[in-house]
Amino acid sequence: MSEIKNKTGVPYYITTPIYYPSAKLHIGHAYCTTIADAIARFKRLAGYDVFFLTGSDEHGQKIQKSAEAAGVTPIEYVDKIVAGFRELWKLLGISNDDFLRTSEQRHHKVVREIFRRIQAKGDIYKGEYTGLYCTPCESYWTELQLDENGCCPDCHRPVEKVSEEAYFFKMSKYADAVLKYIEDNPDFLEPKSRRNEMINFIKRGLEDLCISRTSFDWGIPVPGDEKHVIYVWFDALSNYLTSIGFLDDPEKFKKFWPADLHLVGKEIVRFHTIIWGCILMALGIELPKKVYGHGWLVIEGDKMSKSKGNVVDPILLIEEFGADAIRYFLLREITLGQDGNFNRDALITRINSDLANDLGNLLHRTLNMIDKFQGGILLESSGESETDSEIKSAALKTVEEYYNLMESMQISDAVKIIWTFIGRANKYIDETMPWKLAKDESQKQNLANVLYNLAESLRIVGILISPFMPATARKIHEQLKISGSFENITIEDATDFGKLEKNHEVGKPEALFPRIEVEKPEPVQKSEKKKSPAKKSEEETISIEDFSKIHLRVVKVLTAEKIPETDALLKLTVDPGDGEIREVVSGVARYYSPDELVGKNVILVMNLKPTKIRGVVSQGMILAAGKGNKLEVLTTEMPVGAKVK
RNA sequence: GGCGGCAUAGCUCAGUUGGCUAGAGCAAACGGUUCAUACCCGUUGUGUCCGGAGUUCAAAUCUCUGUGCCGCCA
Repeated sequence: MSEIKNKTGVPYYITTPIYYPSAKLHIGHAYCTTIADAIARFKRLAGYDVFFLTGSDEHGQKIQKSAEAAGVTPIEYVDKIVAGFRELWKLLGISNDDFLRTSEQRHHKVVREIFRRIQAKGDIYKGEYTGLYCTPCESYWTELQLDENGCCPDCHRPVEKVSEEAYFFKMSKYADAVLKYIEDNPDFLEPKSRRNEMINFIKRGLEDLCISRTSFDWGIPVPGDEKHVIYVWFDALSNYLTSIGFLDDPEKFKKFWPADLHLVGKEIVRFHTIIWGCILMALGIELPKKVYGHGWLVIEGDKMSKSKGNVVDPILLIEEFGADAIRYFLLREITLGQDGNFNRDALITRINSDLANDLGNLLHRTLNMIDKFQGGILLESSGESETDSEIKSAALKTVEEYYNLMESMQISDAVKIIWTFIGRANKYIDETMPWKLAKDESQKQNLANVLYNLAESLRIVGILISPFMPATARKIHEQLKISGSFENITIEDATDFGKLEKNHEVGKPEALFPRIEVEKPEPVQKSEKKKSPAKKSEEETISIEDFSKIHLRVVKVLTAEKIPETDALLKLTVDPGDGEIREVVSGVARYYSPDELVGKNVILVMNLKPTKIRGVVSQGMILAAGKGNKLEVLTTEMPVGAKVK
């Protein structure tokens, strides 16, 4: 087990990808940047001299077209969107040291210089790019990517073979070297699964890379041949060099390069290892120490995409739940390197149980007891019971394990271990029962010890969560009224139990996270008139996204029977066509006899939260139209399994 | 089509090199407690560890095979 060492002054350079400003950022971008931020903040806490870079990749045909369509210049177009990026990072509490835009002059200089150097070395040549081009989509496709009819996989229109003059980078020359590098440096590319993919990819041989275009001009011109624009690879990847002074600040560059970590999405691992690796080799510059390909967020089991309308806007989430809650969810719930589920229910569950109940309430009850039993004064502790020493050693062990997990990028495990300790602290209260101690004058010192240990535990928890939830960590610091500035805290402050000032007044408890009240599922079916929503609901509109949350499907009623001792309820079994026969309770018994429904194809709300009615778990709800004293179940001739939308 | 991965409790997932009655969180049920944001603490799982075959004293873990899902193949 590695010790917690002082890393003062050790440089640490971490980057996110630079995002493309053709649309607003979604929760997936926020996920990546949050991880990077958590790592950057942890490294600072551990004493490293951190440089954390993010930015925007602004050139290209797509932007140029969008700008034209909007009737503005490309730079005007991206200025606006990039302002939105910065706003999001500010709201999320991202602590980047620089924000690099590829449209900046400092970057143009670097890209052109890189091009010149590699060209001078003879690794760039002019040739002809030939590909299968879809004119409406303005995209090249490979044979393999085409649809079953040999057409564009996006718009399914025919593609044509097109050639244009272009510059090429002799990537093939570096294939062996890059392969050897990846094989010799197991830490360079993680997770392992991606590493294997890349090794396989290279083994099949690398083609030279087309690095210029003539079909648009929003980009960096090729030096000496201005009708060509440098294409994305040289333009975007080199941002990692620009920001740390590749050309204009050699000292800074020497300090921070090679980068310690390029954190990227799994879809761009190839560019960041193979292409970027070859470019750097051609330049004679060291490769980054690590490229980590994180997984994607899937929404209710579905990939996020515009066409599915399930894109999650992080700004709305932050406004609703707060940045720290979102950060916590992303870091805790999703294992780095794997795809993770993002859904509202899980988010709310996490907020309520982990943040409000476990952590928030622990701070609240602790401060409340200090206030109630000791007039808000944190008295000095003296002597210790077995339970006391247990919680102390638990705290110190947690710090050590946390440190090791963070250093090995096991972020969600690091978060979990903090919560194990929070659970221990809550249990400690039950074991020691301070409210009983408070009634017994002779237990005064023991009470003081317990409350001190709790406050101290919370101080340490505050330090450990600061990379994940900086605003919350600060609140804890403030509510405990810890002396000294929050900014100057280091991990070493967490390695001593007993640093909290004695005999000082703590603050009044204020809830860190309000509980989010969730509506209980309606126990009875639609037909059983609801009393609640008044006229207001008729005026409310919902978006198509809201509607798409409801999964409706055609199902066949297999059996139906009356539920004893009820007038309205039938128990149905239905077949949704996915092999999972479901039981559903429906309040239609006044209008239908069981036999009338059997064999009918009806419409079921598939993703209604299951609820127990009269001892039967109802997994969904069938749709019916009702007015006055009439009611009709909606039936259809469509086959079982058909989606209703 | 080629290569690779995954399939564990109602849900989301842990399970190191095969080895003690297969775990955690959430949900559910019951009990305790009252300092607290109706919170916290404790107890409770008849889980074909995807199906089948095999290796072994022993397999969720290794081999083969079937099924389903996923990733990479510019």
